[in-house]
Amino acid sequence: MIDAKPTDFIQTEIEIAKYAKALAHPARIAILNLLKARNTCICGDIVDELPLAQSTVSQHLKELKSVGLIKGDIEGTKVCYCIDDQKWEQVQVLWYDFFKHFNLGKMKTDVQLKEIVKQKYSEIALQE
Amino acid sequence: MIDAKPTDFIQTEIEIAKYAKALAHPARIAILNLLKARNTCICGDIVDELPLAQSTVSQHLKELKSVGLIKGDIEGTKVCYCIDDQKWEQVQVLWYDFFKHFNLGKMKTDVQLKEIVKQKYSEIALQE
DNA sequence: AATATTAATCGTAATTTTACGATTAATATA
DNA sequence: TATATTAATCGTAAAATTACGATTAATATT
Repeated sequence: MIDAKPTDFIQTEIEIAKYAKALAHPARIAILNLLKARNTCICGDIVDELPLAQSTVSQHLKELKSVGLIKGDIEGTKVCYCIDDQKWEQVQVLWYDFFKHFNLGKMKTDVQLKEIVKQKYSEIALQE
Repeated sequence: MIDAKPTDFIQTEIEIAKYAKALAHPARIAILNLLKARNTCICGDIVDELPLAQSTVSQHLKELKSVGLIKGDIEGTKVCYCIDDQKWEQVQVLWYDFFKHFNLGKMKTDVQLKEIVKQKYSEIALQE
């Protein structure tokens, strides 16, 4: 037998899909954008900004929290939500690696890449 | 009344969520990785590599195609799938913008960025 | 022409997601 | 202490997702 059909997906694929799923609803994208813009929000603030009921927003927050993208600090009767920067960085790296696969050396030729780096370099050199 | 609750999500949020949803299953991530590795695959090749039945793989391919991430060229009784590079580039930009929001100037200091660019620059310079 | 190959589609079942209102639990405030 | 505020949870309904085997349609092959 030559290369049997696999019985499972590989771990990285599962991981990437997990975070994609967490982001697969406009409400959850909106929540993350809101948390970025305001740095921190109580649940009620978010409810005010989304076209959804409080209980529904709470569910979306729960989903984002369950994959670790956001944190919720209890303060009295309120819960203060914010992005978990460390986790976010981690996810970002995961995505970049996934994207990287694709258009490095394809969408950008070496010459194009060199131009980009040169320009960036001189911008930074100027600041010194 | 001060700032009524919105009745809809904004377009960019909907757009980002749409592509996240397309990527929200390990099978679809695996398909994209496979298409990258092999550049092009017929449906049967993909079926051989995934722990899923043919009809299920077909459904996943349909979903990726419906958002435009992949193309399928009919060749006889076979269908030759590949990534739509233009669309992919477009989606990538969308995601970068979304991520950018977060850790530019936070996760990377200017000094760190400079180092990265410098290193990249010297790599390229060496090749000339 | 008869048969084989390939991949889409159909029918269907099980599960998950999304949404809401109502209720609850916890803490503040009067 | 009684009442208000806040957010999670419960119960539930509707819709979407995921999976499969069987069938179909189209093209190749014999």
